[in-house]
Amino acid sequence: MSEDLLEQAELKATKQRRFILSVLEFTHKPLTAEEILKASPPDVKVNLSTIYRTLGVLTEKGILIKTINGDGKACYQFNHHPHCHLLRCSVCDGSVRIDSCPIEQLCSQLEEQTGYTVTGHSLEITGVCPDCARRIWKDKTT
Amino acid sequence: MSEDLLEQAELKATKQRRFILSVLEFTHKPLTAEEILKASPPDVKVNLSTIYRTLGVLTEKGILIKTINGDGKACYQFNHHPHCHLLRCSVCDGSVRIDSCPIEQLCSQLEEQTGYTVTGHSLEITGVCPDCARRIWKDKTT
DNA sequence: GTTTTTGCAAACTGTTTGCAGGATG
DNA sequence: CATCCTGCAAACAGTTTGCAAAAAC
Repeated sequence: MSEDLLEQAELKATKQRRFILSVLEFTHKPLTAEEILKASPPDVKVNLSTIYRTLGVLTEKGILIKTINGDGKACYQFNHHPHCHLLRCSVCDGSVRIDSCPIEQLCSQLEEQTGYTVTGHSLEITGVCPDCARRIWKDKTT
Repeated sequence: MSEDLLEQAELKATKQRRFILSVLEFTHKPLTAEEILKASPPDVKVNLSTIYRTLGVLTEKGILIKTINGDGKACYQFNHHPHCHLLRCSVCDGSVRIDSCPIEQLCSQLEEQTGYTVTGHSLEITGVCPDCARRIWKDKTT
């Protein structure tokens, strides 16, 4: 699967690139470069710059899409339709997927109203996850 | 008006702070720190760090809200309800306001589904404005 | 074997912070 | 006049880039 995508993008199928694509495929969530780095097993040596470079070209080629999360960090995911967004916990940095994109339907309406050609969007919702909420509650009362 | 807000936030009404608030009030759009700096008239000396610091405390006090735009830069606006988001041109960096927030209604639904407590969100839509689209078109054909 | 890709270190951008001097109430 | 605020410069995080060594085809 990663081989096909890389061939399609006219890129050589290196171990690092295959790893990056497989993480994105497996986790099936938008990920930051840092998160991809952390996910690397001992037998795959990857440098952060390599991750950024790979994510960059794949985004240019239209294979990935890039969104900016609430901390200003870039997240990448496959350019499948429909794509998704994240609800991210501001305490533990965990996240859950929001499966349907609430913006998509808005776009054609916006194009009509403004004359702009809409090319993309960046959305992340921030909150506190149930676990962290519970822990904070506990800490406060002891 | 800025005096009242600053008093409410228990902050001293300095020239710089009054200027920052007045720009936000006048332009009535989410602005980056850089955009606020550029808007400063010759008679108001403001340093970027002062702008960041002011925007920071006012956000903590709940008077402003902060969103991250598609470039990863922070935008600030008054915490009015309903707040708004931007459709920003990726060529000239101009922007138009999207008046109703398409996320607000989603939040309670998300809280129910995920157990998260939603505390905020970050949204910006990217596109090309009519002027830039026209110019690009012209450049291509000459 | 030629070209592409990687790792490293150094640059870069937006943002934050420590500190001494200056303005505010 | 005590306190809060500012400007400056230096630190910081995330990201990008130049270059020599290494890997892919």
